Amino acid sequence: MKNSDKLNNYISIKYVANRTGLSTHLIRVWESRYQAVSPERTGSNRRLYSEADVIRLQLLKNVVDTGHSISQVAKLSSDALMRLINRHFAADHKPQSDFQRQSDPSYHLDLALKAVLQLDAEKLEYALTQASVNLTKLKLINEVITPLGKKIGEFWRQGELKIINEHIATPVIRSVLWNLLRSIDICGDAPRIVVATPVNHHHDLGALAIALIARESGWRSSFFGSNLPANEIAAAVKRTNARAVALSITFCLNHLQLVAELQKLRRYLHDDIAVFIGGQSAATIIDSVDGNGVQLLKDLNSLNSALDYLLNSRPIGEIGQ
Amino acid sequence: MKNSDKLNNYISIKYVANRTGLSTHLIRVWESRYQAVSPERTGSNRRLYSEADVIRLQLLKNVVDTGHSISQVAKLSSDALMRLINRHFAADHKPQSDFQRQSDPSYHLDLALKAVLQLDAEKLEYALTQASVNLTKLKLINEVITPLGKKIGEFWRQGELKIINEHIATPVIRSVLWNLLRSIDICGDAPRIVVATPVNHHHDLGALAIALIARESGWRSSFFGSNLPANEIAAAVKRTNARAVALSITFCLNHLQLVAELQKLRRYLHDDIAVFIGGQSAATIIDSVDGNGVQLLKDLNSLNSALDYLLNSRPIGEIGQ
DNA sequence: ATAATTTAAACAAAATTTTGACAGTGTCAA
DNA sequence: TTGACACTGTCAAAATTTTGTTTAAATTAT
Repeated sequence: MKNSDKLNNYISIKYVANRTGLSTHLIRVWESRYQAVSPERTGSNRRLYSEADVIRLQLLKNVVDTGHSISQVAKLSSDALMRLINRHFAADHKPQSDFQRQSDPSYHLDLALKAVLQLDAEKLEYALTQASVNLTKLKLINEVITPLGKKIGEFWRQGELKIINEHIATPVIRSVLWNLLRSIDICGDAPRIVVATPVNHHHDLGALAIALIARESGWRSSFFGSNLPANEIAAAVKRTNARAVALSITFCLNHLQLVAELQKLRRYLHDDIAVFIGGQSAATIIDSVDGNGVQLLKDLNSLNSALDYLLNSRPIGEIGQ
Repeated sequence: MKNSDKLNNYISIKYVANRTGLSTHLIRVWESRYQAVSPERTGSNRRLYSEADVIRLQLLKNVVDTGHSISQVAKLSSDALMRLINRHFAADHKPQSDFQRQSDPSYHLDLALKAVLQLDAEKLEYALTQASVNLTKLKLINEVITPLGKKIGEFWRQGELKIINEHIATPVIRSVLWNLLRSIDICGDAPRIVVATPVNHHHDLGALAIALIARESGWRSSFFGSNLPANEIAAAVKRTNARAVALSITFCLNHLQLVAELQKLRRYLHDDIAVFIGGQSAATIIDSVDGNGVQLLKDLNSLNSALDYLLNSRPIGEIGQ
């Protein structure tokens, strides 16, 4: 190990400056004046740093930024530097504020529908934003956004609307939902849920709604958009250390493929990771995957309780891992 | 697959240069000076590169781009190079208020890439929002968002990234662009442009960028999302009384269908309505529709001037004044 | 014949080194 | 309060090395 350590010194001063945010001048001065680091040299006298040097300089910069003088801390061990930083940074909490006012969802729906008929994205955004301020998120989704989609579909079938009406609405709804999602603060140790739509399913609004509600009930939801193959979903779960997966299925052209995909996903995942499916067409395929440990979300309310149940049914010891 | 006979070890230096973005000269110099790669030779002494060589050179380019010096890293194993890249992007920057860096697009790109590698949507949003505050919209798109997409593609081809990395990025980028779009005020009599992607083209980020730039140069852009048939586009133009259409074409599976679609669109529309196409693959089909009154947008800058020209070339009476 | 590739050398730009100086701090004693 | 002095980050100059590009001439491919 000692020999290979020596081989690890191949980092130029430029890169160190890049990584640490210190100037090359300052790095040299810290070395010559305070022996902050002791890089090797090439045959032509260029400095060669190790990754450990980079980390040490980052630590030193952070310590100096908190007010210590370089001459006092330059020779401290890396452990001591870390203790100094930890002592300095006290966790501060953000106050949460939640205004909820009652109003009539159908009023907002009416405004939104009018805007869609007029192809007026700005007006639609205004209507939905107003709705999101005055309604709970569940009511916004269940009594404004979902009915809006249904109405658009109805009118389209009746020949009164064109596809463009739906197309003007989709990005606006997506934006409103996304901004709501962003606005919810979650604590650092919240359990994570991966949200997406399966491969060949391109409508992501339902998934976005699920992500929103999940985050509102205290989960850290990672939204991966639409059209994600089972192996990628599994990879996402592993990479993010998620405890659950929720997939939105708005309509399904190929039942067999979808069922196979869900079974594949189930196989890839560890048993104690929950898999939920929701959306309009989820009920039509649940029977084929029921036994495989895939749970149906009848509606968004049930997502809430399902997630709560998932948390509380765990033995306490398992939560850390 | 014409080149399938060249699959094993038969890639010319020119092709390698194309793939890696390095010049042929530099590739040779990296070989002769630092033994970065050791390609086979033909009987007549031409270099023959393998796919592994290409990937290695791409890795080296990426490592050098992060600030390492070629002489020090050229002889590292591919695994070590990958570790270097991972280490670079996994390294956590402490929040630093460095005003010089904030006007540098590559700084923001770096932060954004790190976030994508870590699957951290919040961090990515933070990075892009910071970038959008500190850069012009053109710079944001041309020097942060577009390169970000390219880098993700590169890393994906090298096996360093999965599809989920792209999927975590897309909604965030979409949200940032959309919020920028919303934030631009336009006067009431601004001319209108319809922006979308043609049928079977599902990537809407390019279109969103076009809508953003168009609105910034004083047009009221109506964004209709992706996958819109020609007749619907024409309907949108008529309903919104638009003066121009811009379509984004990021990559094209079926050239014939797309060309037919564009010709159809041109037929549906009145002659004095301009039709623009932009995006990576727009150039590959422009020759087929050039004569039909479809204009190529070489880049987003040219959108600006094309729109200006469109306004000023009109008879004075027709302009909002 | 024209275009590409190869080698080798030369060139120009960028990076790194050392040395030394400078300006803005803060500290301390007179 | 003042002046001396150490501490700290920055800058400049000049020598050297590294690095990417260019040039030139010969060879090979198309």
